[in-house]
Amino acid sequence: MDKKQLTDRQEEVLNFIQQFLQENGYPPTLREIGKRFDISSTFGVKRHLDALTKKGYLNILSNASRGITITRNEFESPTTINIDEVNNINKIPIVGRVAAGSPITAEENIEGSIVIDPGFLKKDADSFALKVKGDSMIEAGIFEGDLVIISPKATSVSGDIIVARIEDEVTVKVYENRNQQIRLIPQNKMYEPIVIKNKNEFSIVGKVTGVLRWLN
Amino acid sequence: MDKKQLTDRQEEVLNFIQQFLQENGYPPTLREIGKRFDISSTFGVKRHLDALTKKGYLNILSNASRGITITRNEFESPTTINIDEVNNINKIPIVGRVAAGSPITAEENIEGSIVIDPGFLKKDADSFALKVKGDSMIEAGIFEGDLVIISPKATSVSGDIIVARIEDEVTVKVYENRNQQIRLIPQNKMYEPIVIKNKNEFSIVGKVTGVLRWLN
DNA sequence: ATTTGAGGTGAACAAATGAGCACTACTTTT
DNA sequence: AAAAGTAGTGCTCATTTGTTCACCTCAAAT
Repeated sequence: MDKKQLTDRQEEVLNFIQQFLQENGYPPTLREIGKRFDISSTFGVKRHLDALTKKGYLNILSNASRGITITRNEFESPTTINIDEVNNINKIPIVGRVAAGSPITAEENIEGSIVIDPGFLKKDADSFALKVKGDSMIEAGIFEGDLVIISPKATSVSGDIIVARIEDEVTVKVYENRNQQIRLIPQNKMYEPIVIKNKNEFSIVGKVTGVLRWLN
Repeated sequence: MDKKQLTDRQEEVLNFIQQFLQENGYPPTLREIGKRFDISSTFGVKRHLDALTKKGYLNILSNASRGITITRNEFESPTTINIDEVNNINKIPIVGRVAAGSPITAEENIEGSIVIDPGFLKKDADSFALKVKGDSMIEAGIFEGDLVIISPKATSVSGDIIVARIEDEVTVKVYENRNQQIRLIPQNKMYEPIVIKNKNEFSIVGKVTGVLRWLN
């Protein structure tokens, strides 16, 4: 059953309903939808809604005005927090940067930016954000998919959460420099600290100054 | 101006509308409100709505069915503007504190603002942020001092992290609505779920759509 | 004693709104 | 070539729903 397959038109309609709801706090009427798409007949609109209902995207109350409900089938997630499968590599794609800063490694696909109110925090302008992959920092409240905000200028001391580069990989860990030995300590009992032997292959990208997470 | 002063009856009606919206995704009609309170005439209901409108709690569209909008004056911060016209950036005001442990009263002190690139964030413009106090959500990665970003319009389903009001206090918990019973579930083994008995004293402030944490 | 305001009834009415039918046009599938 | 699916028009029709009026009750204020 390929119920999920929507036509372009149907998707447009669905998007409009979603947007309308968001902006107004109540669903649109058939005629309001029609007006948006230059559909003069309510019947034409209704058939779009029927199609969307049949495909499981909407729920419509009979004879009730504005009785449209969007069924959120995508997220039916349980309440628990995922201690998911062991994901050894903490690869962090770059998602954006705030200001023109020192360019960091490879993939520079900017997806957006985060700007901090200067009155709220005296950040340096070179900060940028990376998306976290892996679960080695969950005990520090940093989960997969979170954005970490990184200050490349800040000096790091033992105990700070940092972003480090080891060879060609970038990882988030707690920094520890004790007796000339540098260790990167995960915040997850399932992982072991990383001991840096060859300092040539290691560098500190920056200090983590913030964590941002979007739900849903 | 004692505009804010509501009668018991008016407050009941307001709570019902809020709850109805939450549960159904669209506002109630006059008759649906009337049925709930055993008010046989729509005129009686309408005068409640008019009173609530006059006092600034509602917004009603003339001649539109279900055209009720709740104006969130409890958390509304007139001093902040949601859109930074220069940079086309969405600004999210930071309003007060929410208790994640034992609920505390939300103070209305604005502590700053977060600015988010709109392309990065498809949330509604009514979002605001609260600072978390307490540790009842640490297993969900929400710690004391974190800012939670709240969407007041979003409808919540079981499993969502929400901000709820219980009597005069505000708290962050996982929402669960099962078999007509609403429970607020902490994400910390040391706390017990809160069972909602009196629905009149409970309302959902909004859904948590983001978490932001500053280190140092 | 009178006024005022909150809360309510019952009925009537107009506007808003969803439901449905017959028919057209176009594209894709069979 | 025929059938099926999508998209739409114009038009009814029945409900749903908001608006309004005259009138009532009760408690608090003047």
